[in-house]
Amino acid sequence: MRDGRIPAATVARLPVYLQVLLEAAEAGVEVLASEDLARAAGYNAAKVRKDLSYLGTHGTRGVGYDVDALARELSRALGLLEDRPVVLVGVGNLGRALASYDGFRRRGFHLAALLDAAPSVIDQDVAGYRVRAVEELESVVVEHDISLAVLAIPAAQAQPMVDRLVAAGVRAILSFVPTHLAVPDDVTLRRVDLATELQILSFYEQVVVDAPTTTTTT
Amino acid sequence: MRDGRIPAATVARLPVYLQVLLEAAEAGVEVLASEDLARAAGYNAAKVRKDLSYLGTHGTRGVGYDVDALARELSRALGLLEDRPVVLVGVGNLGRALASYDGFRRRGFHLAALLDAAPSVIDQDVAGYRVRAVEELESVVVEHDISLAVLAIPAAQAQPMVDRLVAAGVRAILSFVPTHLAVPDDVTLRRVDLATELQILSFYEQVVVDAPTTTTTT
DNA sequence: CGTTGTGAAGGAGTTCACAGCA
DNA sequence: TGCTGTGAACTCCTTCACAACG
Repeated sequence: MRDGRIPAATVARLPVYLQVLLEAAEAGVEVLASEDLARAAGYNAAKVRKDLSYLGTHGTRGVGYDVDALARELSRALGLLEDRPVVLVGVGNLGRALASYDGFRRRGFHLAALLDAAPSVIDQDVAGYRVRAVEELESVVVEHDISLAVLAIPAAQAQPMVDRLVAAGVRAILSFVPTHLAVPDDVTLRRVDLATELQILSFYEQVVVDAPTTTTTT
Repeated sequence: MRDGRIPAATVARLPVYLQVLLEAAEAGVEVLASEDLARAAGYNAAKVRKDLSYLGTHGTRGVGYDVDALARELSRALGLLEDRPVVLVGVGNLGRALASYDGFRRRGFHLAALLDAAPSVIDQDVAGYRVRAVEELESVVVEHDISLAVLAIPAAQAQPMVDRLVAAGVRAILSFVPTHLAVPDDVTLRRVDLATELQILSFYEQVVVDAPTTTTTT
C-alpha cells in the first residue's frame, strides 16, 4: 500500500475486480485469494496483489481477501457508493441501445436525462425515458448535479457539444464519436470506437497468433 | 523502420491514423506532416513517426506523408483492403444497435449473419438482416469464410459460445460480455465493457484532475 | 503453513533530440 | 530549410521472488 496516485493501468482493472467480487458474493463465496481473483479476472496473481495494494487494502495473509469488504472498498474507490446520474446525448441507433442497456443501471449509474437535437425525436419515448431537447442540457446538468456524460452523436457536431458539456459542469465524458475530441486537463474523456476495435482485431487475425488477449486499458 | 513485431500499443493507434487520413483525403489534403497527423489524432508527433516507422512506411523528409499512400498502407496493414465478413451473435438491445451501426459498414466490415438463440427473434428482421438460429453458426462461418465475430449475449452463455466460435474457425472476437472469457493463444479476443468504461470515468471524476485523456489501448 | 504486500528486476511504451535526407 | 526516422534516455507497467505475518 502506497499513497501516491493510482496508476492508470490499475484503475482500468478495478471495475473488473469489482465485477468478479460481486459475482463471488452472489455465489456465496466469502474469501478469495489473489490467485482466485486473478483466474476469474484473466490476470495473474502478482498483478492483482499489486493493484489492490494501491488501495491500501489489506487482505489476510495465509487466507485471502474478504469478498464483501473488498467489494465495498472498490466501490468506494470508484465513487460508486451511490448511484451516479448520467446524461446521454444523442439518441440515434447507438444512443437508443445505450439507453436500453441495463448494465449501466445494474452497475451504479442511472440515466438522468436523454437529450437530442432532432425535433423529430424530442418528446419521443425511448426505453421509458422522454427525450428532451439539447437546449435543456445546462439546466438538466445543474438540476441533477451531473458530472458524467455519454456522447453518441455524429462527429461533425461533437466538439461543440463537448465544449458545451464541459461548460455546463460535466467532468467526465464517455465518447462513442470516432474522432479525437479535445477537453481541458481537468476533464476526463474516454473514447470507445467500435469500428476501431474491429480493425484492431482484423490486424491480429491476419497476422495470426500472438495478440495480447486484451481488454480496454489506460 | 524495423521488422520485428509491431507493438500492441501501436497497433491500437493505426485505425485512428487511418481515420484521420481518410478524413483528410475527403477534404482534399494530399500531404500531412507528423505534426498535423498528431494534432488530429490527439497524440504527439514523435509517437506518430515512431508508430509509422514500424510499418516501414516512408514519408518524405522536409515534406510529410502522402495521404493516399499512407492510407493505403494502413489499410493493408490492418487487413482492410477488402471488406471483411463478420458474424454477430446475440440480437438483444446491444446487438440490434450494433447491427444498425453503419460505422462497421463504412469502415471495412459487413455483417454476413446475425445469430440468436431465442426462437422469438429467429427469422425476425433486424436492421434489414434476417436473424438466423445459432445452430447455423458453423455453416455460416464456413460458407462466408468468416474469421471475425462480435459477441453480444448474456454472460452465462458466453464461454460455451466462444468455444463454439473458435471451434468453427473464428480467429478474433469482439466481446461485449462483461466477463473474462478464455480463448486459445492463437485467437484474439477484445473486450469492450460499457459499464466498466463508465466506472473508470467515475473514478477520475471524483479524484478530480489528472486522468490521462484516454482511448482504448493495448 | 499459505498467502499477502512489496522492493527490485525486467520489459514495454513514450519522449527526446538530433543526424540524415529531400 | 523542414520534416522524417531513430538511437538513447526516460517513464510506466509487469513480473519475480521473498520476507512478513495471520
